[in-house]
Amino acid sequence: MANKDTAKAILNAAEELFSEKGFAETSLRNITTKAGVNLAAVNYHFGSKKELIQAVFARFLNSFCQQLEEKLDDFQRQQGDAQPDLNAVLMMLPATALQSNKGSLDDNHQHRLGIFMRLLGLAYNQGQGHVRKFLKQEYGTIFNRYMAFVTAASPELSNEDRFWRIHFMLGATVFTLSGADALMAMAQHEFNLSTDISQVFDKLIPFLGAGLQAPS
Amino acid sequence: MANKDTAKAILNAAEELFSEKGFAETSLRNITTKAGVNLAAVNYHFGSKKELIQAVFARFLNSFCQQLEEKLDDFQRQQGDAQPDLNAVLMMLPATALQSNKGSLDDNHQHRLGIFMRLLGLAYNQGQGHVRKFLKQEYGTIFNRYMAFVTAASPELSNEDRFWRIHFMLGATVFTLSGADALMAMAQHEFNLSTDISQVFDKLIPFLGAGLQAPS
DNA sequence: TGTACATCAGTGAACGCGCGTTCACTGATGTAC
DNA sequence: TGTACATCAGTGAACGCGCGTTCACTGATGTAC
Repeated sequence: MANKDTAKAILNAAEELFSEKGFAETSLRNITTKAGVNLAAVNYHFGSKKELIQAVFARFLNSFCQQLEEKLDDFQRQQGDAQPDLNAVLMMLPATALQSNKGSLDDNHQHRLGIFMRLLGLAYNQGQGHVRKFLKQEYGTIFNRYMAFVTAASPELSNEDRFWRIHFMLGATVFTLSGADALMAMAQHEFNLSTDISQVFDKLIPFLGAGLQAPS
Repeated sequence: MANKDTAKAILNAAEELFSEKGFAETSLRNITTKAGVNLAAVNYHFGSKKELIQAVFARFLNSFCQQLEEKLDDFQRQQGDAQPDLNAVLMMLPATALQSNKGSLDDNHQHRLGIFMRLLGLAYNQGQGHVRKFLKQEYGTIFNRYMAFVTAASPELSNEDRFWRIHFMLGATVFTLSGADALMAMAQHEFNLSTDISQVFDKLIPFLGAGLQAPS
C-alpha cells in the first residue's frame, strides 16, 4: 500500500464510522479494522484520535470552503455595490455542497454530504469542544464573509430577528440532512416516491425562504 | 438519605451531565460523584447505564405526555368534527413544554427544558439506538394521535410536503432549543437584550408557521 | 558499480487507565410468634 | 415484651475488558561517496 493510501483509508473509515456511531463510541480499533490497516497507523499519521477527528472535518471543509470562496468572489464581481438577492445568496450553500468535485460519482458525493452533516450535528451537540474551537479558528473568516452577504441581502430584518432565523434555518438544515438517509427511506416507504438529496433541498429551500422572510 | 432520594439525585446528576457531555462521554463515576452517592447505587436502582438513560427520558416525557394528552382531550371535546386550527395545534407543544409542573420554579423548569432538548438532539444523532427504540415504543401512540390533529389542520398540504416540513420544523426546534443557553448568551452579548426561553418560542413560532404554509 | 548510511511508512506487542458491572456484606427497619 | 428472621437501601472493593497510546523494531527506498 503506497504512501498516502493508508491515511486516506483511515479517513474514509473514520468518516463513515463516526457518523454512524458518534466520536466517543467509535474506537481506533473499529476504524483500523474497517480500513484494513494497522492500529498504530492512526497515531503514526495523525498523532492522536482528536487530530484524526479534525482531519476528517478538514478534508471536507477545505474543498467546500475553497469552492464557496470562488463563488463569493464571482458574485461580488458581478454584483458591485448593489443589494444582493437573498435567494441567490442562500442558494450558494446547497449549490456548493452539491457540486461534485474531482470527478467522483454523484451518488457517492451525496452520500458523503449526508455523512458530513451528521458529523456537523454531532460536533455541535456532543462534548467535542475541541471540534468547535477548531472549526471557528480554521473557518471563522469565510463564515463571517458569507454572513456579511446575508446581512446585505436582508436589510429589512432587524439584527436580532436575522440572528435567530439564521439559527432556525441552520437547525432545520443540519437536522434534516444529517438524518436524510433515514428520512428518504421513510418517505419512499410511505409515499412510494424515490428521492435524492437534491430533491430534499428543493423541499427545504421554499420552507427556509418563507421562514426567513416571515412577518415578525 | 431516605428511600427515593438516592435515585432522584442520580437522575438529576445524570440529566445534567449527559446533556453537557453526551452519553458515552459521561461515566457512572462522574454521575455518582456529582450526585454524592455510591457508584454501585446506579446499578442497584436502575440496573444498568442503558436503563438509567431511559429513566432520564421517561421522567421528563411521562409528565409531558400526560399533560399533552389532557390538552388533546380538551381540544377534541371543544372541537368536535370541525377542522382544527393549525396554529392552535402547533401551539399545544410549546404550551405544554413551558407549563410549569409541581410548583417548581420557572427558571429551573426552563433550564430543564433546554437540557431535555439537548438530550433529544443527542439521542437522535448519537449511536444510542436503544433510546430511539425506547421512545418509539413508549410514546409512539400519543405521537401518532398528535400527528392526526396536525394532518386534519393542514388539509391543503400534500402528505409528502407535510412529512418533510414537519421534520424541518422539528429540526429547527430541537437544534435551537438544545443550544438555547448558548444562543441566548450570544444574543444578549450582541444585542444587549436579555431573553428567556419563552421569548425564543415567540421568535420561533412565526418562522415555523410561515415555513409550514409556504407555497410549494 | 558497490557499500554504508539515512529516511520513512508501517508493524506487533505491550503499557497503564478508566470503564460498567458484580458480589459479599452492612445496618436499619419491619414482621411473626 | 423479647427473640428470630426477612426485607431492603446502600456500600466498598474487586473483576475483566476495551480503550488510546507508546516503542522498539522491520523492510523498502533513496542518497553519498
